[in-house]
Amino acid sequence: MIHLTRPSPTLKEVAARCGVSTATVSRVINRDRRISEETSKRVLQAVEDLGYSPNPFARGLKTNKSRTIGFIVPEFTNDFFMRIARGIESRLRQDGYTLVICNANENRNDEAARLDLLLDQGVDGVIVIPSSSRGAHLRAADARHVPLVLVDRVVEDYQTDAILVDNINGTYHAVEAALAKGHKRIGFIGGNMDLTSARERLAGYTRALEDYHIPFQDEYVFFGDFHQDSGYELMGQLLALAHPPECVFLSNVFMHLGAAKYLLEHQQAKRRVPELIGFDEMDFSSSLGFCTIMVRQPIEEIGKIAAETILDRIRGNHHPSRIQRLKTEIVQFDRKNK
Amino acid sequence: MIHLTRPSPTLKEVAARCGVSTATVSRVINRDRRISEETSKRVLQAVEDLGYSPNPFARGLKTNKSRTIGFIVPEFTNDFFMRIARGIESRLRQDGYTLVICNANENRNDEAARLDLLLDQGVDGVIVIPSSSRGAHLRAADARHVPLVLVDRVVEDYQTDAILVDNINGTYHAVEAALAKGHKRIGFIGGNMDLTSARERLAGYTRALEDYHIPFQDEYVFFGDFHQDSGYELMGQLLALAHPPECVFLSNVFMHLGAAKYLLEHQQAKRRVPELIGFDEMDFSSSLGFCTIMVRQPIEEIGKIAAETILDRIRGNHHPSRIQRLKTEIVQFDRKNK
DNA sequence: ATTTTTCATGCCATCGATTGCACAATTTTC
DNA sequence: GAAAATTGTGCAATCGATGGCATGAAAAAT
Repeated sequence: MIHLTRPSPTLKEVAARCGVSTATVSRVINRDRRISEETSKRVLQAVEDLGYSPNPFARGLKTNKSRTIGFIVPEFTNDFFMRIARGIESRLRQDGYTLVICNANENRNDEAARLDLLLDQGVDGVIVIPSSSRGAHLRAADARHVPLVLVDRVVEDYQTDAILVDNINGTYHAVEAALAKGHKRIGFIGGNMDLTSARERLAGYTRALEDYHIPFQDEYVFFGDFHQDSGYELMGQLLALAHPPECVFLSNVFMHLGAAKYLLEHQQAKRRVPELIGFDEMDFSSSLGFCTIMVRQPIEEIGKIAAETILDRIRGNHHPSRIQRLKTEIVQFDRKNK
Repeated sequence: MIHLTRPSPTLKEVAARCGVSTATVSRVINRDRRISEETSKRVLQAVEDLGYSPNPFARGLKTNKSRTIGFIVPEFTNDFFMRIARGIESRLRQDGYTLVICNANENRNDEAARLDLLLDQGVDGVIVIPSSSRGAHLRAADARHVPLVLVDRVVEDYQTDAILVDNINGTYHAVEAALAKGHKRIGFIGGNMDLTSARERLAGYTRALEDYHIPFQDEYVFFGDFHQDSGYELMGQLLALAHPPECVFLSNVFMHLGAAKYLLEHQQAKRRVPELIGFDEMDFSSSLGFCTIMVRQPIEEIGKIAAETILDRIRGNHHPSRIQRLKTEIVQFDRKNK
C-alpha cells in the first residue's frame, strides 16, 4: 500500500514556508499579541495552506495541558447522566476542550480505576457523578493537582466543588402540591440510600409531612435502588397494603417507569389508581394520567455549570471549594383518562 | 496555597533510584524482554515506590500513539448507541485503550467537526455511527492514516470496515413470523430513509411480503425519523385507515415506544389493537401485550467487534476493508392481557 | 585459547512545540 | 540628540520517553 499523503506538517515547515522562526509561528498560533499584524497574516496563511495543526503530544509535553476533561458516570445507558454529559460537552466545546467519558459501572473500584486512567492520560480536570457516598479515592486528583468537581451527589470523605439540585425543596414542594390536592396518604419510594441525592429526597418528604402535620408512616416508605425493577416491585408492595396510598412519590425516573408499568399491568376497574409524583419527566406516565406532579431539574444546566466550574479551576481560581445548588421546578399535569 | 505534593516522577528519577539508565527503565516498562529478570524486578519496585507512571505526552511525541480511540455517535441520549459504547469500552479497556465519545448531534457538519477534533487530539483510531448516508468527510481519517470503522450503518461515498447487523433478514423473519400467526395486513413504520439501516429494514419487509404473496400496500407503509414522536404520529395514521393493519412493524425502539404510547392513550374496547413487532427490546410494550415479536440485535457484541476491528487495524493489518454482518434473533412474546 | 555470538545495558539524538532571554530596530521621553 | 522604553523576532534549552547504535561481559562455537 502506497501512502500518497505526507505526514502532518510541523511548526518548522510552516516557519520555513514564510521565512520566520518556529518561535514566531508558535506565537501566532497561541495569539501572542507581540507579533505584528503583517507577519501574523503571513503565518496564518501558511498554516492554512499546509493544513497545519499543532501536535498535541509535543504541546502537551511542554505545557502539561491536554485541553481534555474527564467525566466519570456510574453508567452509560442512563438518559439522565448522558443529558448531563451533553450539557458539559457543549459548554466545553466552546472553549476548545474535549470530553472523555468513562463508565464506573456503578461501583467504587471501577470509579477509582477510571480516575487513575484519566489522570495517567493527562486530563486537565475531572467531573464525577459518584457511584457511592465514599470518595476517598478521589483524592488521587488532588495529588496531581487536577481539579475535580462532583455532580448530582456529594461524598462524605472528600470535599470539593459540587453541582447539585435542591433535592430537599424539590421533593418538599412536590409533596406539598400533592397535599394541596387533598391527598392524605402519600407513599414514598426512595433510591439507594447510600447516595446523598436519595437521602435528601427522603428528607424533603418527611419535612413536608411534618410541616403539614401528617403523621409519618413507616409502611408507606420503601427503598429501592433507582432502577426500574425496584420501582415495579415496591409499587406492588404499596398497593398490597390494607390502605394503599392515594399518591406515591418516586425518587427518580427509572423507578417511576417501573411503578407506571406495574400500574398498567395491574389496572383493575374497581381499584383506585394512585397518582404518581416524583423527580424528572416521565412523559409516558404523565400522558397516561398516572403522573400528576413532577420535579423538573435543569439537567443540561447542571452540566453547563459543572463545565464552567472546572474551567474556572483550570484557569487557576483558588477560592475555597463550593457547592452550587440549582433550583428545581414543579410541573403539574392534568389527570386525564381517569 | 502550598503544594505538599511533588510533581509526578519521571523516568530519570526512577532510573537514578535504582542505578540504571533511563533506557533500561523504559525497556522494563515496555516489556522489552532483553532486560534481565533481576534488574526488571528492581526497576518495577522503584516504579512502585515512586508511583511512577509514564508521561503520556512524551510517550505520544515519540511513538505517535495515544492509546486512545474516538467514538462518534449521532446522539448521547440514546440507549442503543450507549450500549454499543459500553461494548466498545469494555473491550478496549482490556487492551489499555481509552475511549473518547463525541456527539454529532445527528448532523454531518458536527460529525465532521468532531472527527477533525479527534484527529487533532491524536487518537489512534475512530469508530463512527454515521449520522447520514454521506461519508466523504470521513476520508479525513485516511489522510492521517488513522483507521476508521463504521457501526450500525454504512455510507455511500466512503468505503471502510463496518460492523452491521443483518437488517434485511432480521426484518424478514419478524414479518414472516407475523404472517405465520395468521396476520394478513401488516403495516410498516420505517425510519429515516437516508440511513442504510432504515432502507434495509424496508427491504426485508417487502421481500417477506413478496415471498408469501401478500400484495404490498402503499397505505400501510409510513416513514418516520427513528424518534418517538414519529412512531406516535404514524401509528395514529395507520389506525385511522378504513382497514387498519392487524400488526405493525416498527423500525426501531423509539418509534415503537411512540406507537405503544399511542395505543395506550387510544385504547377502545370495541377496536382491536394491532400487535407490534419490530427491532429491539421494548420491555414496556411486551409486558403490556402489544409487542409480540422482536428482532434482537447483539448490541454489546457489535461494540466488542468494532473495538477488535479497530485494534486489528491499529496493529497494522492491511487486508482490504470488510463488512461484518451480525445475525439477529427473533424473540416472541405471549399476548397477555388481551 | 581464540573467535564469534548472544545478552544486558548505556549513550544520546530525537519527536514538535513552547518560552526565557537576547538583540536589533523603532519609537518615545527629556 | 542621547538615553530610555517599546516592539518584533530569533536562538536555543527544555519538556520526558524512546530506540538505534555502541559497548562490554558472558556464553558458545571452533
